[in-house]
Amino acid sequence: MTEDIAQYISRILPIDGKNLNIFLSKFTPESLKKGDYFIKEGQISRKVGFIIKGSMLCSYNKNGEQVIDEFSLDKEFITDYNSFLTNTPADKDVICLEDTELMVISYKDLQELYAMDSAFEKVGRLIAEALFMSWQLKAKSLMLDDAEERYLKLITRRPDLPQRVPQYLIASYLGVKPETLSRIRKKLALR
Amino acid sequence: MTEDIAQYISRILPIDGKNLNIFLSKFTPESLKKGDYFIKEGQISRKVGFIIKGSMLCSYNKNGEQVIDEFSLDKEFITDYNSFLTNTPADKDVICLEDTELMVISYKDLQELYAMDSAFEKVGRLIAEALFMSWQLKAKSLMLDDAEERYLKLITRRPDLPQRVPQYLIASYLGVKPETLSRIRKKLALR
DNA sequence: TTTCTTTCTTGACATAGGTCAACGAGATAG
DNA sequence: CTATCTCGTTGACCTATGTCAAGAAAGAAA
Repeated sequence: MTEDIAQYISRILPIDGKNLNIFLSKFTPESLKKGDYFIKEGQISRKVGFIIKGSMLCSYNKNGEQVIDEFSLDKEFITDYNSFLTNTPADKDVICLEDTELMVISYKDLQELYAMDSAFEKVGRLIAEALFMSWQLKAKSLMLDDAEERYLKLITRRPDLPQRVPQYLIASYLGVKPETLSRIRKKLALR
Repeated sequence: MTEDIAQYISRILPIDGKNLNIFLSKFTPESLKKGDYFIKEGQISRKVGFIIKGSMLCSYNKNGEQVIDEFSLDKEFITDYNSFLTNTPADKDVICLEDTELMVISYKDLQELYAMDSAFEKVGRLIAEALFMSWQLKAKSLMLDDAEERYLKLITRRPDLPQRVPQYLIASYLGVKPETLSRIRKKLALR
């Protein structure tokens, strides 16, 4: 279990033997059930999760309507990083779509690591840079792509998503109504 | 001139006396005319600019149509940070809207600073975190706000923008046609 | 000034997507 | 097995925005 994380972390971040062990020792396991909240809008997010197995969604609340911001599946980090960084209330919910096993590190522990060794500071920078790039890409897609293109990109990026989440949530992610996604899919199937 | 930057930088970033001087010594002045490119799509961006005076726009090319991503005015940093970080071709143009004076730091110099002192590494992390948050906010607005709300937010955030850039560029930023922005403004004026 | 060019506004119409309602297929409960 | 519920699909209609075209306004050039 922890071995999985170690392999994955060392592959995506420049942390080696000793520091990797220190890093991993700060994570504690957590188990959540389908429908449980990992983060609730209005509460301050003081932790970052790494999903071992399971899935979650991030969503905004727009006058009572749930607007999906992102899906997070196995082997992905998850938090409201904005709330986490600024110690301000989260502006979104993070909810389990399936029963989910994850490893969690606290804000306090992460800041202590930053102060402990500049190698961790660098890790923090690389994480922030990666997040920046993924959000930049998301904004670009929202600006340039229509719902059909965004649908095709989503199922390319996450081919197993349609098997794991209902279609109306995917429609919400795409910014269209379920009826519209149904019509997009029909149109694509005819080709 | 350099005094301006020093004041501004020390206010927004945790760099003090000696490090601040080292940091500023890496910047070189650059002058651009209205219409000049600071970054051209397809070329690798190896520099970050800080606008002393003037304005620029970042835009994507969508089948020949210019789609405005952001306006950058005085006292703001400007680059294709994605291209800069990953050493890959820029996916957008950065063009001067007015004659512009700026200070520029190269990729090489910035990386050398990161390696020189963990204080700079921390600055790099804080910059990346700030960029992440601003892009996250942008994506959120694209998901939740309609063109009218985005227009109101834009002119609140940059009250002088309508005096400095033509309306059809603002429409492009909002993701609507100039005719639609004209109608939005008419509707708002009637209230 | 006068002319020329660019930008903005307005109207008529077309189109994509939203809304509402009905239905059908699967899943779940009794 | 039947009843119920949720989800996805489909059709009819409506609304917001795009498209096209004309003209007005504002700036730039002569």
